[in-house]
Parts: sequence; structure tokens; C-alpha cells
Amino acid sequence: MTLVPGDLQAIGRIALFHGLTPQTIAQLVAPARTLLLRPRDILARQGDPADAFFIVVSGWLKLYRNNSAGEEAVLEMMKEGSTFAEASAFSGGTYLATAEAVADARVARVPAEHVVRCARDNPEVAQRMVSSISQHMHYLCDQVERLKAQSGLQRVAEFLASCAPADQGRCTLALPYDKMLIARQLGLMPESLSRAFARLRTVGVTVNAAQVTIEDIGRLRRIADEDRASARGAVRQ
Amino acid sequence: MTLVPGDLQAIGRIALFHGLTPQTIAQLVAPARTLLLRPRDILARQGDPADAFFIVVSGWLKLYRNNSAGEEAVLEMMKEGSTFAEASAFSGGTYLATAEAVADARVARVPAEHVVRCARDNPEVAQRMVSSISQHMHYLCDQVERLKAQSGLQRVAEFLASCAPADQGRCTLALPYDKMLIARQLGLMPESLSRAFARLRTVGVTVNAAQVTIEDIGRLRRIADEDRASARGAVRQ
DNA sequence: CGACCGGATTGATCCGGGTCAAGGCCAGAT
DNA sequence: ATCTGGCCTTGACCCGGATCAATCCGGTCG
Repeated sequence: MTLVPGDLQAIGRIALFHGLTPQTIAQLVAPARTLLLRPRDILARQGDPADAFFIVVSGWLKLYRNNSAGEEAVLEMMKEGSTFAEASAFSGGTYLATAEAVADARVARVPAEHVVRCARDNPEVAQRMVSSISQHMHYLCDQVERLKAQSGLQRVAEFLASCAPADQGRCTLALPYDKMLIARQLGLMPESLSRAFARLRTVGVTVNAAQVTIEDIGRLRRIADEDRASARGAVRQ
Repeated sequence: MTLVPGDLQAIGRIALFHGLTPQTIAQLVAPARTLLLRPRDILARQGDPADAFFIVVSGWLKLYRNNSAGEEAVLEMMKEGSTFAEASAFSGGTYLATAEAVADARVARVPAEHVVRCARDNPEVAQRMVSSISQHMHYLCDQVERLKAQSGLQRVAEFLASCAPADQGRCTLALPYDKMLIARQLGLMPESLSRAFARLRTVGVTVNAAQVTIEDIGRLRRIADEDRASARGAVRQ
């Protein structure tokens, strides 16, 4: 299915392409097709040749890998504006993870060789692609750091803080997808996530189904940033 | 200090540049300077503007981040042939981690703007740079997967297997750097690494100071690849 | 409407690994 | 040769999170 004008608009809004002329963007996505995905549809499979680069227009997808024992490790969640596989498409490699829809989603698919050509013709485009890759690396580094240096409780606190629209103060929000996914994304079992939510009640966080209210976002951030021992102390009544 | 012929030779041998003509390589590293580092010297600091890209000619460096609580999380160890900061240098960003020598090291430093110019002039070079970035992403994805899906013991088993020259059979090897670093790289405390080595004795792994002998590398690999429960079972006498 | 099913919570228990402390070992300094 | 300090190992203990199981809840489908 070809892109509708709304898709093009959505793509123009994403940070990756900010500052590019509308013509450049139009040219870049000219041969793109929109894919409509339903939950459990697979967009790309880890290990397959990366013959395209993807831009999420709407919906949610999870990026995950399954190890040889069969359990899946969720690497990242993608929503509107997220991009996937730019590095692999560029370098002629394979997809580093499987991308699977977890809600109805619209995704623009740009053939790899077209992206490579555009980047070759227009250094500005090449620049943006590498910036985008760089952001992904940044995200992955953050994730490794968090897994090595934070407790599960702290990762949950950080996740909630990252969902909040502001940097401090009070807020209420809705969890973006189900708790099982949140748990797997944070490297926890669903039961452990439940208990983490329960412990966070002592610092003014209440979770009711998908509804979350946070009394003080700053406090949550501080818990995430402290060392494990202090964080433990902070949630004791 | 300018590059010596040996440096150029070493750089030509690394995978990133395989297949490029000697002239192209020479041009790429023409303005490079060699830095001589001693243990604890810092090559680049997380957050500083990425004004150069680095190629390790010899020695060992650790890439790490320190969180706000002050503890450091080791992301990666670099040795001869490793490259660092290509994505950041390319996109005009900042270094994503601190690079610090842990043994005497020689590192070639290529100014960022020169790399960008070379890539612009020569699509082949751009291609290689992105491939290199892609490999780094691959490594980071692997790491996230391991931290989320494997137990400490399994990560140790995988590390040892990755040090082994062969895929199966018996071998002896020397640990590449001290155990404290190995532990931090695997997201463990040094004590836990010691205990992991001790538990692996039951599957034919003996560690004596830096000397390791592995009876059956395949068995080690299998332990790393199983699920946590089976791996636990495998090391019970 | 009731049956059903998958997600979410809660409890009981177990194990991995972190923490704290003591001691061994080796290398370099005095 | 002795001292000293850093790395490593070992032991005792505790805590976080996994596991197993029961229950609950909300939505869907007959």
C-alpha cells in the first residue's frame, strides 16, 4: 500500500528528519510502502537479510531476540517516530532483532538500496542516518548501564519517570502497553514488576490497572539515580 | 606522535578496512597521530564532544560509564583492531562512554572532520564506517540479551568460551586481563566471579591464577546456551 | 448469562548473587 | 628479608528477584 499524505506528514515530524527540506524527505520515502500490522504480526525477523529500513507511523512494536533456550529478551519498544534497521540496511547486514507488532500499527518500509542511494547522493541524508544510528547506540548503552548498575526497583522507577511528561511535580499517566511487556523490557518477571509497583506506593506512586499517579517525579528520579543501597532505604516506609 | 609504519600495517589488517586499497587507507589515516597510553590514562571522556575517532593499535582499554551514584559499568574491552566513537564522531555528537587504558596501549587518533570528509568523498569508506558501527550495535544487542536472559554463571561460561581459540575440544588459555575487570564486564562482583569459576570446576574448567584449562569447550557453550535452570543442573557435581 | 481465558496480583519458598569480613598470595618497595 | 598494598579467594549472611501456585479480575465468546 502506498503512503497516504498523513504518513508523509508524520514522517516529516520525526526528529531524524528535522531540518531536511520537504523535497528531500519526499524523495527519500518515494518508493516506500505502508504496512498495516495487527498484534503478533512480524515486521522483520532477526537474522534475515536487512533489505529495508522502517519508520513507525503509528502503533506499538516490540524489538526482541530469542536466545537458543527459547526465551525472548525485549530490547526496545517502538512507537510513532521510531526507526528500525538503518545500520543493518546500510551495511548490507541482517536484522539484529525481530520486530513484532503488539498493537495495530502502520509502518513505512523503505527499500535498503534506495536509502543507500539517497545517502550517497545527499550527504545531509547520510548525516541524519548516522545520527539516528548513534541515538540507537546511545539507547543501548544506557540499557547496558542500567542492567549492570541498577536494581529492578530502580529500573521500574526510571521507567515510570521516563513516561512522565514533566521533570518534577505531580502527574498521572496511562501505562503505554501491558505490564508483561514492561516487565520483559526491564529484564524482570511480571510478578517482580507487580511487587516493585507495590513497594513504590511508599514513595507516592499508585498504580491502578493502567492508571498511574506519581506524587513527585523528582523523588522517583532520585531513587533511580542513587546507588542500590540508598534506593532500598528510600522505599522503607 | 605520527604513525610509524607498523601502525599503518596493523590498521590495514583490521576487518573494518579489509578490501580497501592501501592508498585509501593511507589517505584515511594521513592526519592521524599515535597516542601512547599508560594504565589509567584516559583517551576520551563520556559526554565530551566527539572530535575524533580512534583505532587501537595495541594494548587494552576499557570502555565504561559511571552513573550518578559513582559506580562504573564496563561496556566493552578494546584491544588491537578495536575502533571507538565512529558514530559519535560522524554525527557530531559526544562520546557515549569513557575510554581508559588498563595496560600500555598505542592508539591512532583520526580527527572527526577528516573522517567525515573521507566518507563523503569515498562511498566505500562510508560503507565501512557504517559496517563498523553496525558491529558495535550487534555487540551491544548481544550484551543486553545476555544480561536479561543468562545467569551470571552462564555469562562466565560464555566469556571463557569466547576466549577459547577453537569451537570444541580441549584447550588452555591465559585470561586477557585481570579478574576484577572480567567481573565488571560481565556485570558481577569479583567474589561472584571467583565462585562461578569454582562451580565450573565440576564441568572440567580449572582456573589457576590467569591460566585456564577447559576440558570441553562445547560443553561450556552448551551451558551458556541452555536456559538458567538446565545450566544450574549441569554444574551440580 | 455463564464459561472461559489471559493478564495481574499475592503468597510461600528457594536460590543467585551482593555484602561484609577475614585471610592468602604475590609483586614491588624499602 | 620484611613490609605493604592490591588482587583474589573463601566463608557467613542477607536480600532481591525467580519460581511455583492459587486467586482474582476484566473482557470475549459461546
